[in-house]
Amino acid sequence: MSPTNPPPPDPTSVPPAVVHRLSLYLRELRHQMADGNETTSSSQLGRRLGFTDAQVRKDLAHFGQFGHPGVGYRCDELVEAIRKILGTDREWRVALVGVGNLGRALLGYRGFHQQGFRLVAAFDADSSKIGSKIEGVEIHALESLAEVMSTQQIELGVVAVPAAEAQAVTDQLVAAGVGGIVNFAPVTVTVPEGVCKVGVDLARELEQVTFALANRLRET
Amino acid sequence: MSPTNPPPPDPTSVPPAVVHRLSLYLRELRHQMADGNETTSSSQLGRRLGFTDAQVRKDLAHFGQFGHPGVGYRCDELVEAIRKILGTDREWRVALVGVGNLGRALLGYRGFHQQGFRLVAAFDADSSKIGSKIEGVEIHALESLAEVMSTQQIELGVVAVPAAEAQAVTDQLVAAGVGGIVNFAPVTVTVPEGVCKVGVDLARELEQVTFALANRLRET
DNA sequence: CATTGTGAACTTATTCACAGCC
DNA sequence: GGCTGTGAATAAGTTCACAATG
Repeated sequence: MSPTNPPPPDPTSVPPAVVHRLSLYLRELRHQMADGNETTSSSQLGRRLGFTDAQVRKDLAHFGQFGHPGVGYRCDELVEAIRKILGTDREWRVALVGVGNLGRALLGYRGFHQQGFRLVAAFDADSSKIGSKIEGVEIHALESLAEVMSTQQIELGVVAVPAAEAQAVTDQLVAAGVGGIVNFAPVTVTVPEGVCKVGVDLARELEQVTFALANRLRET
Repeated sequence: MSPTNPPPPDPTSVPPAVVHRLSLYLRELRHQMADGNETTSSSQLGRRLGFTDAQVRKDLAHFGQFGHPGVGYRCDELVEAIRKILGTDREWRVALVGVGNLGRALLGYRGFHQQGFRLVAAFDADSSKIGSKIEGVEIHALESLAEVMSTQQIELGVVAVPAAEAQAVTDQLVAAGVGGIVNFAPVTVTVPEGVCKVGVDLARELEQVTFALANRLRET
């Protein structure tokens, strides 16, 4: 309620789905701010994103009290609160492994930078690429991964190599002390306890759509 | 049980999470086949993917009976069954809108083709790109979207344009009769009932990781 | 008086546990 | 003996509904 919000009532054991929605709220709040709105409400957010108002409020309730009864939420306040919750109230230094088609696209993706993610190093097995720069980011040899990760103080890794190499690359990143990994290879990699992992498989996303179509459903 | 499985006991109202896991099972089954396995089991699949064996069986039970008690699942049989369920037992003709960094990466992504998705046309607003081919796919003007979609019999659309244009492009795709859309723009677009939509936001995926890290959790 | 925050009711999803089968 | 399929039990997540509030 006050400018600096009360501490989270429940630090851990937040359902993953809540975290997903949280970053959706964040994105939507920014759009609403860009549209000139100073405040919003749980029902407005919910309507826009396809949730109920109660769900929006319950999700936020996991982390504290951010609203003003009778008024709603101040967009800038809630943006800051969610950024803090998601850990994006600071910069994160990120390494990319695999400078193929997808890797190059990720190097050029401005959305990362806007959310505070800094791609500060890239790695590839192809020696012809090593030493060159793409989008201002230097491509290093895979062999120097541990060293560069350490000197560059990199905390997150993005894996964009073929499926066959994904586990080995993941192991290297973990050994180099990375805290979390986003894996774009179409394979399930395993990481030790304590390392966070998210997988993105582009073909799988399309399959969600074809399932709905093949079974004549509507989805959101 | 028989080579041609019994019809699904429950056609509709399958939880979205089940469909997500289904395509994970499919991917894992293919890896196991590539490793030379003829059969697998719910516990093996579950262990590999981080689910319980009961969950694997329950998920499949939504659609019929595919296993052999005492034996497990024949990989090739189950792959075919899941492909049929997901609707990927045939080719799907797909259009890409937005040939920027990400769009070009998607055009070059071989995983789509492997799963039966054919990117047969691309569209962009930049007139300097129009008429050229990337990865063998011709780039058309946005204005000819409806016409090309129709003559090329395209059923799915992939949106890879900036956030500001995503809704307009989505509306055009819907108007052109597309059945489903995968949206890579960092904005929530709305589609009418009956059109299926999936959103992928690369920065959001990283936020799932930073949340876990900022709160010192381990995730899978 | 519109809107939040929240306990209680409800709904959905997951796990357990075991009968039946190979 | 090992494994599936499934009803029953448990857990998790969502919605309801309303007192509290600026």
